[in-house]
Amino acid sequence: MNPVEIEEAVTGLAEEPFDRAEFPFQFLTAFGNKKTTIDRLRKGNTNQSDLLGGVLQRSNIHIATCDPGTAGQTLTALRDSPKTGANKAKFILATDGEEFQAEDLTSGETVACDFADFPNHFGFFLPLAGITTVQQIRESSFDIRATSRLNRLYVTLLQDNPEWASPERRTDMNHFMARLIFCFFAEDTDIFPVTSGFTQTVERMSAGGADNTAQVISELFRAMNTKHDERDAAGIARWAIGFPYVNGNLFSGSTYVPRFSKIARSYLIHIGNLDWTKINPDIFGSMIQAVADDEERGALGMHYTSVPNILKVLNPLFLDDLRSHLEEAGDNARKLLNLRSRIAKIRVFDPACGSGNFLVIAYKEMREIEAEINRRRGEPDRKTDIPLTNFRGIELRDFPAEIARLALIIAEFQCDVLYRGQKEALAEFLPLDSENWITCGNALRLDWLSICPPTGTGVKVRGDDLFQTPLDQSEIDFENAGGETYICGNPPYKGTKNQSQAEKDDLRTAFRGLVERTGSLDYVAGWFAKAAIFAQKTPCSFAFVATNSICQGGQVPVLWPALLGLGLEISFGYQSFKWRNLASHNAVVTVIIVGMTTTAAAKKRLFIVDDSGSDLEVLTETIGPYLIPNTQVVVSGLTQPAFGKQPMALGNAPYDGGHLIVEKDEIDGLGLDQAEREKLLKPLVGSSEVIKGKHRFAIWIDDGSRDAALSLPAIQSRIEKVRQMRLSSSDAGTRAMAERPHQFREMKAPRHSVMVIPIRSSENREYLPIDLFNERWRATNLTYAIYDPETFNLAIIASRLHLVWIGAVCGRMKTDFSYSNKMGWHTFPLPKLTEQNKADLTRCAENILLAREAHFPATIADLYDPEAMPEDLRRAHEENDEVLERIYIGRRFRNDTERLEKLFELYTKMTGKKAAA
DNA sequence: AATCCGACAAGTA
DNA sequence: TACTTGTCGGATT
Repeated sequence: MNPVEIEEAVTGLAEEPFDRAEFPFQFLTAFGNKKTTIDRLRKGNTNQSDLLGGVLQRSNIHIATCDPGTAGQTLTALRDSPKTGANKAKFILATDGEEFQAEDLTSGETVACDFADFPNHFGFFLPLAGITTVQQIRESSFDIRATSRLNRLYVTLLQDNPEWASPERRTDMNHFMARLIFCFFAEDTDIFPVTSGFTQTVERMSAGGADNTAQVISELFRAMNTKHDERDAAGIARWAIGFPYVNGNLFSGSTYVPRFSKIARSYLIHIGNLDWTKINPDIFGSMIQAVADDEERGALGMHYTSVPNILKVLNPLFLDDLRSHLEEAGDNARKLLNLRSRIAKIRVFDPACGSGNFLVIAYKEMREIEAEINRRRGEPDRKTDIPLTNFRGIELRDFPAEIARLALIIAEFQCDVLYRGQKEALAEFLPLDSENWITCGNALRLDWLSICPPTGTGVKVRGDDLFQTPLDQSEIDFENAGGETYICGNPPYKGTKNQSQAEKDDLRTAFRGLVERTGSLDYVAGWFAKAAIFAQKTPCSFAFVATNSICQGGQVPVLWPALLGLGLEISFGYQSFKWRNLASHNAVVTVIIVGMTTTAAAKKRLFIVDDSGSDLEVLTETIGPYLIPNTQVVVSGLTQPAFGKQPMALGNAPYDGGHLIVEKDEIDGLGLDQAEREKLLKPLVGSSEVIKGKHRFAIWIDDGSRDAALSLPAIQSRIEKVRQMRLSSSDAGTRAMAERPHQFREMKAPRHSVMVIPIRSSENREYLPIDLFNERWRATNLTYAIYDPETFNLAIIASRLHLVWIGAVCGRMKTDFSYSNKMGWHTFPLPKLTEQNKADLTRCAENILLAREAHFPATIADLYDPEAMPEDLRRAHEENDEVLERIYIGRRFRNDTERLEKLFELYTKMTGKKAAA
């Protein structure tokens, strides 16, 4: 269950009459327990409670219902019950149907309220539903409740007004919802005069069962779009006269209001009765945006970006700098004044703004700094100098774009209340500015210069024909002549195969004149291109959250030389960390943050997030595209090995639908005699064979033995299946292979031995898994292979040095290693080896193999488990590293940073490459 | 959660 | 342009 569903269930429970015996089970059901779990608790099998009327779910909660007036003492009894501790209950809860008391035993927090109000605290209990990771959700109970109810209203309205569900009318629907949300907020914050509550007016005027809710709302909207001195002429109804003139585009445009059924009307009133002063515009926005998205609705209330993560972008981008200037200014009035006028000219631009949370948080943080300035200058009531119009965004989807604008308006009001007081906030709030700073459109197609024009020039600059399709300039000028521009955001990530044709075209367009071959780039790279090109016209800094794949492997040589070639520098970066947004089926993406600028400071800031979530900061001269300190080199893949190494090739790809591969227990079923087995079946090694010691066989038919093999029925039928499978492929290359269905795509075989390394392996192991096989073995495309290798190669691949290199230049989604011959092996910097070096390394390699053998039949997975690596094997590796590292620098390296620096230095020198930029 | 495996893009001839 | 090879990341278990 998602938080919104839980909220609905809990609210439903509080509205029902209190049933003393049933309540504990109803409560647990509301938090997503399955019926079988409840049944077992009810029967007493798993109910560990020692209290009368008590229900104790192990590792979760101890609940007791009680006689009226005894909730307090029952809670004490629950706390004192030995069973509570013995069964590791996280919560205790006592209620008599009037009073509701609970305690979080982990944190000691308590809840005590009227029974009817306990749904207000449902966030307190979310750990019961397994939702513990995200602190913010607990702190935003209001936002979830509001989202839940608005969702119900939205869905009901679409049912009542099916024609509004069409794409053309969705805009009207979304605009209507934004207006409603504004009204709810306005009536609770006294933006609407106390005498004219919105909800109350709708309720009163549409009472009596007449179906006129839509007309009432429509008339109220009309009033809010009509200036006071024009209202008589417009014939605004008397009961709507008391509403203020709001407009600011919010109440203009299409004025349609959907039909309201009785149910929809009651939902509306229900929503209006929430306390909307509690809204968090940053969190609420990202939650509510799922309402208008049919695909995302299942993840309602789960999709949002946490504030700490947003600050990872905004702080190093510019907020830290503002704060340090504030500190430096102290109480110096002139310095404070300068800082204030600087802040007033800063513009923040999020070209993938969603519901505006980056903009809202940037705004709130800047207001906080400004408020401190005003406090120190003795002007606490001063009107803000930060114009909302300096916060601009682009958003593709209509509803979030609508919400983003609303969220900024609400944030401005809340900041005014917080820093200046309710009265001052109200005095200047209405009417809203009519300017629209959120553009709804495709950020990779729009000309950013028109949405965020260059500063300080006073001249309108057209997009450069080379890079951009010229568009009309925005009519709204920024109030920031000479000010700074910061671009930020969390644009969408999409790997090549996830992109639609239109998105591929977007990328090509965004990179026009910069990169020709954009086929391998992630969609998010387009935002870097647009920002970098934008920076050619006006000095700026930008920082985006992005999938870590743009800073790893094959995308690096495509993307980064182009960006760095435009005179930009990486001013700060966050190395890979996990970004949980709880949306998209609980996917956890691994992301990086890269900040670039035209005018970099001397020291660059590199952040490393460790498992505990705290960020380690390293100051360094330069940060390169791999987000490694002091390394600007970009490693391009090589088809042929450099540094005199033997080539490494991809294993044989079956493209067989499973029919050319024979499991051990299938061999007998083939009905082959011993000679045929010898001739046609070869042991096959893929990644699980290397790592886990699995045994499989390949049907391996050289052209010479084709006819003989086809005469065997079992083989013949398998080959026919391969042919069918290949023919039905959507890929031309695969279909072509149907011509020779008896073979793998490649038919590479060793003459005397083959060294095999799996493509993918867990990051946990301290050494890369690599093994040696005799001439009978065939490697699959889940591995890379060196055919007929000299043994010392094993010593190199199994070294710490090599692992560190692979981790830096290869890598992929998640944080696991991904081996690559072109990127990782062919490029690996190796000093020229003497015969003595080779002999020493060969001995090391043999010692590693012997140490493994000593533990037969333990697999590589067993042997290299970092917790349980045998001592002799570890020693063999230590010795190997010792010997190899002496060849590089005459001693052991001190740490991985030193290893990488040396490797990149050798790479740079030996390839004759210059550091980029 | 780890491995499997085909599609697709880029490289090569 | 046709053929070859390596990488991506969803599907699968």
